[in-house]
Amino acid sequence: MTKQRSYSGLIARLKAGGLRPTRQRLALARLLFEREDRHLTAEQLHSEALEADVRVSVATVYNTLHQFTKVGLLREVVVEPGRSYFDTNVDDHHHFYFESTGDLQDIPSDQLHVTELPEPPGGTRISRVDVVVRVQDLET
Amino acid sequence: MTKQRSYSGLIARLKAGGLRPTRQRLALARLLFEREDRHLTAEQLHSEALEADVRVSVATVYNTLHQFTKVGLLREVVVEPGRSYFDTNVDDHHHFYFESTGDLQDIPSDQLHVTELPEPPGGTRISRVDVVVRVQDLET
DNA sequence: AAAATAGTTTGGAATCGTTCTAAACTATTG
DNA sequence: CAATAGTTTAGAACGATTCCAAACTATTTT
Repeated sequence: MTKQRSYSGLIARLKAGGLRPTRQRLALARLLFEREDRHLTAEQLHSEALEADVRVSVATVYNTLHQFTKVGLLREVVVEPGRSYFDTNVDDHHHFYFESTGDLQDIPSDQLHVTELPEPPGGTRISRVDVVVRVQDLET
Repeated sequence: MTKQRSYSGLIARLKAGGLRPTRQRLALARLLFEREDRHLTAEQLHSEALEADVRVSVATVYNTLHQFTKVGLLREVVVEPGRSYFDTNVDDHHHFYFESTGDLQDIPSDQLHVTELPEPPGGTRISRVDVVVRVQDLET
């Protein structure tokens, strides 16, 4: 299971990204990676940290989320004006976005395909293709 | 062409949406629809309005953009944390997003297809499928 | 293992885009 | 043309995020 390669594994993952394994980063990493994949905002992670008696500042939460994203431990998902979600699943996949609740749900890459991708404009290369399937409640 | 069915056409389009053709709305509508399709932020539209000697408040620009979106004259595109783009092209299509500049470019719907869409989760229906092809500058 | 250093964290202020508010204004209706 | 219902406005307020300079801590050097 994904649970107990944790501590030492996390330290290694941070170091691999050139990030010192500080108390705060480790604690946040555990909250992020020692459970199922999730999509959460900085605000949410900060609350979880506080609840878990991990004392971190908001600034650090933001710093950490961005650093983790930069080294490929997280993926930033933008679907809503105003706030960013960070996805602990960095594999190739897409999302359902629930307009009524603001929640996200993964769509594994084998369940949706983008075909006939056009050539990227001159001088550029594709860095990622994001598909967001927006769903709304079925009005009865 | 798309140019001179303007004035009276715009008034009709506003009325069709239940919006009174006020000085501000008409002026903004002209800036938005009397040229090629474009993607712009509230901030940008506000500047353009001021440059064109159209006196409108930021609040009105926001109100108008949202009202136009609600009645289907515009489409909101979210690709960047922090700000929203409004797209004057409301036909089915997707986007290239230039990470270096923040610009958007349309991908006509016949140039990209999403296949094998999974069923929407129970109790929901798909309201839209957005594909964003993020491109970055080709480092040499 | 103490000192030097380089990277990290912090609270709080600052900023950004956006929304709210209540008063002034304007298009439409009768 | 008055009544009414919808619209605009400046400015305050807001929420998410970033910035700041000082305090702190992990790592490296000696």
